Amino acid sequence: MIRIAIVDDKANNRRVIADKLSTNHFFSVVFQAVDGEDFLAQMRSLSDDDHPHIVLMDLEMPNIDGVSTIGTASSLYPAVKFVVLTIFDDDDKIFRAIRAGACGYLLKEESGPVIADMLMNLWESGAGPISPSIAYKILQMVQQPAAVVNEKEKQENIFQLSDREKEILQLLSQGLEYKEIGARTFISPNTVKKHCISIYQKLHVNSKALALKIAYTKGLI
Amino acid sequence: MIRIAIVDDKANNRRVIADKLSTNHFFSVVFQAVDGEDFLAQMRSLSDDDHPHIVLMDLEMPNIDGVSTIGTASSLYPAVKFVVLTIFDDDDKIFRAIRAGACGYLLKEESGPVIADMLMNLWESGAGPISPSIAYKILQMVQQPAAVVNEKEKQENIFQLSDREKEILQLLSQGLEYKEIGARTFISPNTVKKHCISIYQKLHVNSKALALKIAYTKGLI
DNA sequence: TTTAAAAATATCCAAATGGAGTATTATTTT
DNA sequence: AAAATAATACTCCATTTGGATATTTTTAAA
Repeated sequence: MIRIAIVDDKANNRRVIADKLSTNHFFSVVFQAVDGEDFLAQMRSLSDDDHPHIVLMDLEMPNIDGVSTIGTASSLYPAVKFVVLTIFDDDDKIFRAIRAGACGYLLKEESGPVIADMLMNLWESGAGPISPSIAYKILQMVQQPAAVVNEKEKQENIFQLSDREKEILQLLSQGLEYKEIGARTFISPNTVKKHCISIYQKLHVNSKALALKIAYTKGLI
Repeated sequence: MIRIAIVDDKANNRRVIADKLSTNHFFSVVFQAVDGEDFLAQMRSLSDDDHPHIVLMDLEMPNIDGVSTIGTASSLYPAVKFVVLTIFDDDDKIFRAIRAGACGYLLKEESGPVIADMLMNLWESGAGPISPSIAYKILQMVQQPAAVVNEKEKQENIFQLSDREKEILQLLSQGLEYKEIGARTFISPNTVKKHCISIYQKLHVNSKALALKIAYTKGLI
């Protein structure tokens, strides 16, 4: 039985997706979430054994958007497969979602059987499900280094960290304490601490260890 | 009528491909070539009007291989679409072919109708045909390769950490606190702390952040 | 130019961390 | 059998951290 979680702010969308999957009795929708914050909270409350195998995630959501959620969750829960399921197919969203850790990118226009089939394939062979038109766009990203390089710079901002916050995160990773970072950046330790807490909020974590985990696994430092 | 050219050194392969396309009467195989050199020669001998719209190209060929041929031909004949049609799906070949100018990458195992359908789609909408498993590999190329780098050093226990210490370090990287680690490993938080300090001593550091830095960069976790 | 956002500063508090000991019990190794 | 190593557990203590506010100053945008 393949455990699925659905994350979408529209109740109707969630129902439609669940219905599409219900035709195949190998799928079990273990939980649904209305946004990234809700999703991360539910994941935290579940033990590893109860985590979904595959998460279908919309991108446009309140509180925490899909890209940011995937960025955090794919670091925190590396065993879970994150598949974008959205109506958007613009290059920037695709690129950011993939860099954030999505293993697949499906368009909602795909038929139920096609989606079910692709998810089965993801489960069986590990091949990420990708809508054909998305696959071509990804190919173009690889083909046009210039365009990719431009996107690459944006990638650093999956989490929308400010320059100062990136600097602090970098110094944090060096094992420096607040006061040491303050001395190096010529700001008060109190300010350093404030920056750290802002960073944690943007990464959706609550400790230095988890922030560093995400920083390392997402290449932020 | 969509003009197709087939480039493959095996006569039997060429015939099989031509047969697969023959079911659809919109396709017309205008010429075949046994290798890159042959293909380029035939292209030179033809006027633009007689050039194929789509070229199906094998990669492993004598004289001039497929990647190199695509590189040259896609520059000389920018209007022509080059689609790799091969049995190989290793990352390097895919990457090189795309960078050379291939707009699609199909595996020979695809069925005739699927190939025909994808080529029709290329003709109609310009979307490059990509086999699903290839699409996933391309996606991975775009994704962060962070984890892949330090694989070999992973086995070596250069810091002489005990099994328990490695376990604790692993849990530390998950952002768990002493008491949480203690709960999971069924030992006292005090003992966890003792292990942590031992780990720090073996890694020659004095903080969680630095221990994690070493753990991540040396592939300990 | 007014507004809004980011950056910098600070204080209070509870909890977590790291350091340095001490000590008991298994398990290996010699 | 003796010695070394690993794992376990505890205490005391100073420091650090995360969280919640709050104020001021730059900086950037509407």
